[in-house]
Amino acid sequence: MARASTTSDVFNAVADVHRREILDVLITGEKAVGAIVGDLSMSQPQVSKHLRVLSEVGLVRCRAEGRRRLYRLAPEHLRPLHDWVAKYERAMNDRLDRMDDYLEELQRQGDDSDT
Amino acid sequence: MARASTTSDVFNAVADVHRREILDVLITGEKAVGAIVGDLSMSQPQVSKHLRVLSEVGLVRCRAEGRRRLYRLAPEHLRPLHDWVAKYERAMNDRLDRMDDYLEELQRQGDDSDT
DNA sequence: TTGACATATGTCGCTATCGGAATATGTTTG
DNA sequence: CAAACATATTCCGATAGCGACATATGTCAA
Repeated sequence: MARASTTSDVFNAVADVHRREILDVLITGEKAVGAIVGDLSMSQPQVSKHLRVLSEVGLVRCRAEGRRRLYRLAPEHLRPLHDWVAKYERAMNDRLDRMDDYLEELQRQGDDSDT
Repeated sequence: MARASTTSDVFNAVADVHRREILDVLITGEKAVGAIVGDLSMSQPQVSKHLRVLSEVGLVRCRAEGRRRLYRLAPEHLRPLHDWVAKYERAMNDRLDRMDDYLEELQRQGDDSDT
């Protein structure tokens, strides 16, 4: 077993470009499978399989309407990903702060030499 | 070629649990490979390989000190991931807002029947 | 019921990735 | 220079993910 199964881990589910594209399409609202297939250039079975994966990790929800199946986002389940990234926000900001300090320092030195 | 190469895509680099663990360890600051190996229970070659991947996508940077190599976070490169998730924040909040509206509606109805 | 439509599932071959073990590279110390 | 140490790289076998194609399931319409 190499990676955690793609069907059990949001990180892996989102690692695939095509699945991200599908989510990006769904961000505008509920869509049928055929519509997604039309928007992206992927085969129908491919889309269905990716939707299955996304569904199993809870990132999308499905609703049957006649012979079509309408999928919609369930972005709450991005929270693990969101929280994980957020941990690094502090680290990122610290870097930026230090950069600001550095730039201010340069600025101050410039002013000094001007005087 | 299935997924985008793990060496060129931050999403894939972060999809692996062990690589996330390494990043989590580095969040406390610069560390040598041996220290990481000690903290986590992974083999030294395994850690080195994961560090290589993380390095190639820019998530860590390396500095040589004597015979040791000190790795540190370069969390700026998490930005693509951060930005992508942020797009869905709106969708998440909308859901919450709608939930709020719904609850307020219930509340209002309750008030009405009270009056 | 039959046929068209919409979607899901199964199979197959390919490739990338992973972990483990062995080994190579580079560095310090004696 | 040799030996110990720290890390990187290579080779291997196993596995699981992906896309393409074919087919099954389910639903509507005539």
